[in-house]
Amino acid sequence: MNEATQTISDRIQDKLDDLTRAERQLALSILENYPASGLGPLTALAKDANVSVPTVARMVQKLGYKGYPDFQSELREELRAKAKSPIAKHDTWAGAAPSEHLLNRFTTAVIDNIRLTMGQIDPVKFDEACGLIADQSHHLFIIGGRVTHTLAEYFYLHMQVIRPNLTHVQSTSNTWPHYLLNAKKGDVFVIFDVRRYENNTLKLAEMAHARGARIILFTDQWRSPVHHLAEISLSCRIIVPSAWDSATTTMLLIETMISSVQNLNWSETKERMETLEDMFDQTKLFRKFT
Amino acid sequence: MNEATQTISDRIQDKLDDLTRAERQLALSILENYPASGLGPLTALAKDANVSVPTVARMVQKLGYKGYPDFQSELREELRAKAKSPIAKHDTWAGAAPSEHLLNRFTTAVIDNIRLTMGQIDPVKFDEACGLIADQSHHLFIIGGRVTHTLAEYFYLHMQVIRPNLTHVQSTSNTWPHYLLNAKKGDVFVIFDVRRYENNTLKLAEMAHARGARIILFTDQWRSPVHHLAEISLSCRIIVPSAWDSATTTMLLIETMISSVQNLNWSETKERMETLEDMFDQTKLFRKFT
DNA sequence: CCCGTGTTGTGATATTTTTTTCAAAATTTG
DNA sequence: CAAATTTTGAAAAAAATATCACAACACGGG
Repeated sequence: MNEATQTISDRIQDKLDDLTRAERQLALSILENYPASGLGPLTALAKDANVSVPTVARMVQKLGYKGYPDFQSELREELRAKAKSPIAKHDTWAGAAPSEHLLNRFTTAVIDNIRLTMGQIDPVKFDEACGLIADQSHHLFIIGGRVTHTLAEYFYLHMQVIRPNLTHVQSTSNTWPHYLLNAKKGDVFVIFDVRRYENNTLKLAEMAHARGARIILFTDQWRSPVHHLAEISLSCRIIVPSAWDSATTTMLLIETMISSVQNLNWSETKERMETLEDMFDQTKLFRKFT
Repeated sequence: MNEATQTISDRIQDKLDDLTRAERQLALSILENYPASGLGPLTALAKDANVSVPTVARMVQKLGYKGYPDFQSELREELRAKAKSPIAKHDTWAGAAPSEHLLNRFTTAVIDNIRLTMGQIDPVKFDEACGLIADQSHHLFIIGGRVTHTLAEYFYLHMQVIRPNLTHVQSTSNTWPHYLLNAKKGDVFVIFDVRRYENNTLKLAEMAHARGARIILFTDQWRSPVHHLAEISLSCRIIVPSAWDSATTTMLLIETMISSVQNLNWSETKERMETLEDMFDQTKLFRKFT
């Protein structure tokens, strides 16, 4: 059994369970920008991880090193070895896997999707969309499709905390008329529609549009037909090495939007979030995060 | 022109002519295995290069650093920057927006999350997990939490197409006993649990574990307590400039897993997908993608 | 609710590391 | 070739860094 094959990073992760809270916090901080932070002075590392100086000393001993200097010297040794090996310039995301591994191929594709999607987003339109969604004087409807309803729900889940006056329109088209009956001119519809585009969704969009609603559309690079009716269209690239399309980029955009809308409504959101936390505490559904 | 583009290595080479014999000897020794040797103690470096201790101190000052510690700190900074792959160094993803725009800040954070998450994924464990999930001889249970149930559902949605014999366990704990009654030894549970960790989920995991089920866990960098029971844990970094955590990285991992499992079961999946397409065509729920 | 166990941080102490001083060695120059 | 100049290294002084001992604290079990 050769221990040289195991990097210090691996070693830290293996021992993660044997570490205490503060030590784990430190360990994660080291991994955060590995190996640079571990090569600095102990004091700096401690401050960086928000733990006390002796915690660092104790952890490295738990990891099996004689002391912090010993730990550092091993780190340097590892760096030396890595610099010498010819595969040093290997530029993969999952470093432990070869570049042909699906983990790397998929990640590369997604990063590409993100780059291209962001490259063609109009920030003004984006901010405009956030403004519309943040505006509580109009009702907010959120609609997804067969696959995208999960994204719609994720969006809805967060919007619920940020603002009142919103509805998640479920896919079953029977219930639509009820929803639409309540839709007033100026109300905002957030619609998710990626290929293969759904007739249902288009129908609903048409009806909403006819009633004078404003539509914000999340779609793919080929754009759902709904985009003709939409005031703002956000198209995401969704190509990955798979039989299905990727929702990751769309997810990124959704989360950015959630964060942005939350900022616009911050004073109120804060209260709502605190109330929510209290309620969760009371029901003991969650443990406190330590 | 920014001097930050110049590495310390470059800087040493530029100044090589202004250095004295002993200093040059030292400089070349540093470049010999760069940057590891420069990150050790001054004394070791001096001995390594066969020069005296003060020579080192003098040289780094000639190079323009305040002292040896300053020199080291710059070296570490360089290492830090290098650790981020070239593509991750982008700071304006949405080219049309300034770098302080949320679109850019958020995307940068997510890319960082992806990089750090992938950096610590064990591809062997990942493949193992895919294998377990692809194995149709055991029942597959999928469980999410308050927020993560949307991810669980996304996963379930795709797994439905790939394989039979699976269940999406809804959050309401009333129904659990029924599900668990059917769980046999060797059945596979895919559990999503990110902070703030839910007691419900832990309870279910314990019951499942007690019945001899195998658990695959999607969690965050701090790892849900479920991970003690899990055969395979996949932890994603979820930090973004927002009041909430990001699910984007987890989404990426889920999609990669879907793709991988699908490849393992390809011959069968193909049939199932075609059947599904036919059914959708018949119900005219979707328009054909053109 | 208290106790005991285990964890964490503060401050003092010891060690190592860096800087400075100064004289010897090497190099240059007239 | 010798004097001036520069370079170099040994050793001491100064500064920083790491380790240690102990008290405060938090947590889980009785």
